[in-house]
Amino acid sequence: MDLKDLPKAYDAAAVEAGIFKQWESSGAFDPDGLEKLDPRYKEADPYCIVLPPPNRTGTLHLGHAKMLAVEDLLIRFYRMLGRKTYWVPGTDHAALATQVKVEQLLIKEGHKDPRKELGREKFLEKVKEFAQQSRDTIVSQCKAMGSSMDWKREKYTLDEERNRAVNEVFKMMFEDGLIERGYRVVNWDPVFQTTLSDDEVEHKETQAELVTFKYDKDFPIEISTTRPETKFGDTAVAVHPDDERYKKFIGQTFKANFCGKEISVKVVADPVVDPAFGTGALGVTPAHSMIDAELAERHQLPMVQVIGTDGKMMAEAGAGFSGLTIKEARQKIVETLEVNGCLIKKETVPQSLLIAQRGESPVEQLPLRQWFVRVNKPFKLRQDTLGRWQKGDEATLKDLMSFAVESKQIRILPESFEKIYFHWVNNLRDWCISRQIWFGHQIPVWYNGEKIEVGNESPGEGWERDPDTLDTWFSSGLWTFSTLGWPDKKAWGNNRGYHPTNVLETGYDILFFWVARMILMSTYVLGEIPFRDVYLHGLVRDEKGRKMSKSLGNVLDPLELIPKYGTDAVRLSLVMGTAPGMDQKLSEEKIKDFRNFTNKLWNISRYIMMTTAGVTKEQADEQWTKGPITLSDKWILSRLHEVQTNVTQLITEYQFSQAGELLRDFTWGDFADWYLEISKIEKNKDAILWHVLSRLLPMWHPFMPFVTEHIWSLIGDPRQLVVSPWPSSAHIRDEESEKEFAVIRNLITDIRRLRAEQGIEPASFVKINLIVDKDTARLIKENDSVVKQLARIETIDLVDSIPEGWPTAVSGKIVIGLNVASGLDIGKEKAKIEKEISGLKPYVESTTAKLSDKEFISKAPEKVVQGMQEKLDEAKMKIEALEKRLISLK
RNA sequence: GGACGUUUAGCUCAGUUGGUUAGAGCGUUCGAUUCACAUUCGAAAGGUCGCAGGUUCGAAUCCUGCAACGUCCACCA
Repeated sequence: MDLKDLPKAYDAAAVEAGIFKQWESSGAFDPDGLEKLDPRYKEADPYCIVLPPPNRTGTLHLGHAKMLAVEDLLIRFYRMLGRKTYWVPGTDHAALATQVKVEQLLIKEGHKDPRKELGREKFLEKVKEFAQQSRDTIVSQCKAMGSSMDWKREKYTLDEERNRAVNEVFKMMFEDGLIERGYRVVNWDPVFQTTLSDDEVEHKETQAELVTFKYDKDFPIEISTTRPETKFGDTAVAVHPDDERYKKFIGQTFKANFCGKEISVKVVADPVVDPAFGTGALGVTPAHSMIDAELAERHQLPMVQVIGTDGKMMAEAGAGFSGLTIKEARQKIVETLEVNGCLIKKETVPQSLLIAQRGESPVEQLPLRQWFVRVNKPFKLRQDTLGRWQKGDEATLKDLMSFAVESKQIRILPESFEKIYFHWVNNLRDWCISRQIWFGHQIPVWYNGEKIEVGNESPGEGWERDPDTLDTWFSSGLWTFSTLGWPDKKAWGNNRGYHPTNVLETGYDILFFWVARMILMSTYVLGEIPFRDVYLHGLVRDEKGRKMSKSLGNVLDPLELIPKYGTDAVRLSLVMGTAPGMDQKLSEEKIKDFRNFTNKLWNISRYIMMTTAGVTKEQADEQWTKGPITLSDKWILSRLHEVQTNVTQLITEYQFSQAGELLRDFTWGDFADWYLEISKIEKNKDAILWHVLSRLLPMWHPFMPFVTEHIWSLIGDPRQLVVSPWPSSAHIRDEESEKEFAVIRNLITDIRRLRAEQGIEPASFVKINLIVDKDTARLIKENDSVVKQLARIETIDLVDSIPEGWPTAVSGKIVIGLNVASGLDIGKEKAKIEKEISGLKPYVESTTAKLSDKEFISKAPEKVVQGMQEKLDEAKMKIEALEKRLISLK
């Protein structure tokens, strides 16, 4: 292509698809394919990230886009650094969420009760069909984002191999007594007809009617409740042990007739009861409240269920109420109490109602026979674990989860989330893993009368499989190692080096659901952590800070933004201007700004290609060895060195936004606005222009892969940028040149400002007088043409004091400078000038280089010196300690 | 009720262990324009870093208290 034909603006839409195809077919995304592209990957250390598998419930949103942008940045960075990178792609069947979604769709299509009408098999087919479509969309979206993962290695939480892992782990846990069947109070969703784990229910603020009453006229204690309909199931009244009002009743059992039903109520004392709330006495309903169930366990109270799974009153509620809905029963009870004279008062109180996470329907708590993972039960470890326990030692799952993070084997970033994690782990209750839905891993348990067998295959005639499926997080918990082949010995053996994975990058909103469960599963099954770092990114919100949701209509769709602004711009807008773990507001405006930047980079490159046409990169590198000539050369190379060092460090520390800002400031501020402009004045800069550009492009690649790869191909490097080495610095920092260049740069800026202030014609060249010291004078002379061209100056007179008769000698346009570093008395000189030249304000030179630390100390009072000395000593000790640790690690 | 987070320019946000004159982008104002890029260039204005105390030679940064907003957890019988 003729370089003159390069389009003026970068056209992302025209090149992205082709570039992606080329990457993919070259094998750059395949950890084994890398070796063919470059032998340096043969003996390379692995670097592995498993993709948090997107739910097959629809399409990807900007939160996913952010996840992909950050993970791809890491993967591309480490790939260029020479690590054998493996980004494991896959999707999640998201059991309940997907089934609910499909059910809603089917209802829209006219089905009244899709599950009943279609039956298990046909219904599941519908779900699978939907999940497949969703998967296809997700894959194409990931590709559009430029994500460098190898879809030939795609995994699915519900495929054959993952099913093997699930069954294997279930069996292990069953044998270790960690998975048990139990009749316990669980969260029940009457609409979706399934149990829910504690993490799948939410609280919603509502108003409720608090009713104060007595069970019957003769009952000695008044109680309050917002759930009168559950009171048929009361088996106790709990009071605080020190409550004088009720002390005399403690231990007694009363018979009562509650709205026609005989109940037996024991008065128990328990410190959880708040004597100040209501009447200070609490009606205990063990079957319909987890708190009451725990209370009942302590006091060995019987459990009476009165609400069924259909959300209606059961026979236990008595003849007049059986079959009524909760609402109907509640009203009727209050009426009955009133008629019987047992109602004391009614008041409205705020209440948080338990609702399902994926719906608006209230969740009931009722006792059911379900499968649970016991998190507090000690078991014998199957292998040495986390370097703390040996095979055969006893521990609980909770112990493992705590220790993995406590011991810093897993680092959670930002650190503040560690506290939240510990709090969650400490308060964790047994995990109900069985769901009464069809879409998911069916529980590998077979029943034959009282006999139970665990396995995927039927043990024989007369055995029936548990119809329930597993909580989706059970299979996602295995994700880090089930995707690497476990439990298949050969596949797992081949991938062993990738586990523990290096980083788990995800939104903080699934810290508990997923991250914690992966830690549980990995430490239990393998005795090792699933990942070293957990990097939590914030949520993407709209420009007003609201969550993006379809009902609000504020959803920005990545697939609409990409054709409009280019993938690189979308990615930058998700990575820049954000801090780890902090929510981010995103507007289209911001994406547009980054589109402008991709275009800037394009035009910088285009300019270099056009003006230095004919120079190959090799020639440039050869020329380069002759070394820099001018101050601006020394300066840009020193700056490049700084940027290279800092960007590399910042990315390894997950400070992507800062790394990007540094790069942008250098690219736009230093390189384009100054060095490129100077190159038009001082010639013979081709070599250095190429040199800087050929290092800028690789550094930008992880942030904006498409435009950089495109330019890279145009500048004639036969190797793809995606597998090119991360640039290492060939220079050292040259502080002296940086300081000197700053003097020139500030001088030019100051002159520009003064010109504007004095209303000087922008195009005109002027004569100026400068009062400067010797060093500055030398610098100005050495960079004469640069200063003159960029500041539009015809002649500069350098003087060390104000000449006699001046400025009348020079008519018209005058600029005056005072240099602090010259040692002149600023105040005196300023006054002098103001007196002599009326109407012109002298400016105080700002070109004086900032004091170095040494100079600062020498000028500072003694105490400051002391303080800084102490700090220096501290730093030295830290360095020593680090060195010691390094040696011991070696 | 418990915990955590946020509060910095008109807006969106950076600010790593306390350190020289607190930064960026957008927006605003003024100016430029065939010469890589109007998706551009130059310049300016704009901040008592939420409030009140404290520690320190020195605080946006550390400590205490308060306020507003937000998030999570628990619970309201």
